[in-house]
Amino acid sequence: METDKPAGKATRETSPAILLKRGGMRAHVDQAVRSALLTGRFIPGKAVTLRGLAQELGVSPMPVREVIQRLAAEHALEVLPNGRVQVPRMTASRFDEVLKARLLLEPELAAMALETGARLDARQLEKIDLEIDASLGTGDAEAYMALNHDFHFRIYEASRSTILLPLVESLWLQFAPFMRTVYGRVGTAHLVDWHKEAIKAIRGGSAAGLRAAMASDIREGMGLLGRSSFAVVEDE
Amino acid sequence: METDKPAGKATRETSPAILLKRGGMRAHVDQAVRSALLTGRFIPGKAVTLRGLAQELGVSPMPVREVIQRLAAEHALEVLPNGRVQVPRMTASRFDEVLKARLLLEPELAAMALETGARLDARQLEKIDLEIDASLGTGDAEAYMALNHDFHFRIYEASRSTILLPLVESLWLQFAPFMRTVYGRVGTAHLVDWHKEAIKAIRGGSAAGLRAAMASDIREGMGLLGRSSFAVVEDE
DNA sequence: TTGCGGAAAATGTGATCACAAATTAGAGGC
DNA sequence: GCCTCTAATTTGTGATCACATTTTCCGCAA
Repeated sequence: METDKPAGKATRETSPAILLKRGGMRAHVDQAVRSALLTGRFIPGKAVTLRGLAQELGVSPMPVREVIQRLAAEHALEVLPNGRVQVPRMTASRFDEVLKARLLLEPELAAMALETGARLDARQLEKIDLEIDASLGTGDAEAYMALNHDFHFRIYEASRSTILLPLVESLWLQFAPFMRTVYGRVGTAHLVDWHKEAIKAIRGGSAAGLRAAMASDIREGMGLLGRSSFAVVEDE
Repeated sequence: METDKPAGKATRETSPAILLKRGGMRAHVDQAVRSALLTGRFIPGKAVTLRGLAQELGVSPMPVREVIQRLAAEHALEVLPNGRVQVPRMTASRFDEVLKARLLLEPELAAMALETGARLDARQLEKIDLEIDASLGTGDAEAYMALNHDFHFRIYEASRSTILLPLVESLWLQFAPFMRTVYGRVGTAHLVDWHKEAIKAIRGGSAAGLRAAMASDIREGMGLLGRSSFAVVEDE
């Protein structure tokens, strides 16, 4: 016998605990699902049900519906013809295209950050990179996913971009769940730590160097982890 | 006294006319709003209200809510901190970034279409291009917007892309409303018709030529039309 | 004429409901 | 045991409701 919280009769119960600002529930759900996707807590093929997610997050199905539409528009979730929603599975052609798109956009975004952004804190990036090494040591996949995302987007967000950045965010939402499934299946030790090369380029103010480092990081990271097998079912 | 159609009491009225397949209403609304944005029927700064759109399209606010979230995720619509929704206004930096992103993605997408797509009908593209010339002659801006979109995406869709194509679609949704507002303010006659160059490259199977033609078309089209003025208010 | 209040209307948000379609479970027959 | 048909459950969809917030509108005073 838990709290038995039916969460509202028909009349609004006027802030059961807190809901603070406008669209608060939606923002909460959005952040929760995005985080889950980016850290690999949602596996490709996983069915996402409206009421399931709603109950899990303690909200009504309404904000969940809007968030699902939002993420489906970014192709982070897939709406099947039956209306069922699931995390998209990876395919070889999709993977190749994601790699191509990342190589086109992310080095450019990093270069923009270096040119326009004065708030690129190399010391902080170094700290994050150390934590990444630690997470690789302990084998904490979820922490690695989160930290790697953090490292890249600390740089990208410094670009103050409003067009390219959202495109790249969409890409990460699409490949992150798959990357998580192949983590551990292959060696995670890179030949060269391109993150450290990137930091060096940032310190030196070399846009070309940063471009190259990011491109190599993307190519090598996806080259090593990807391509192992795409028929990763992992149902439920 | 009109028809007095409250659109349902509390019980479902079981298909007042047609709703056919699953998510039919949502698909209808989505297509309607997308089309309106791409052809410039929605002006930057225009307020988009939930109940307004719903009544305009003859549906309940529900599918409209989902579509708005969907388009907001693609940055085709903008949700203000008050919750109000409007078509985003263009700014100089946004414009520059859109141009950069288009130049990065669209020539690549066109090249992919040429390499992988066997269904690139040059004759059909030529027909569309003729209609474009006609629309420029009569000054039908809405027709021009629709036809130009059609020309580009006939090519892009032949790539069978599932990653790059949605990114480009998002870009078009973002700049199309603005482009419409500056139509007619400047001369629409290009120095060179890059569409015809593109068709020639397609016929010759020249990926490099197609890349160059698309890049020139983008650069020149946005160079001419854009940059005129960004403080285009056009309220209501 | 120009501000300034305050009432009235409009708007987004979260919740619940009703229903159809689809999935799942189960019973019965081969 | 395996397949099949049916019943029960689950799920997405469209609609409506209640409410807080915001905006709009109108009258009144300076």
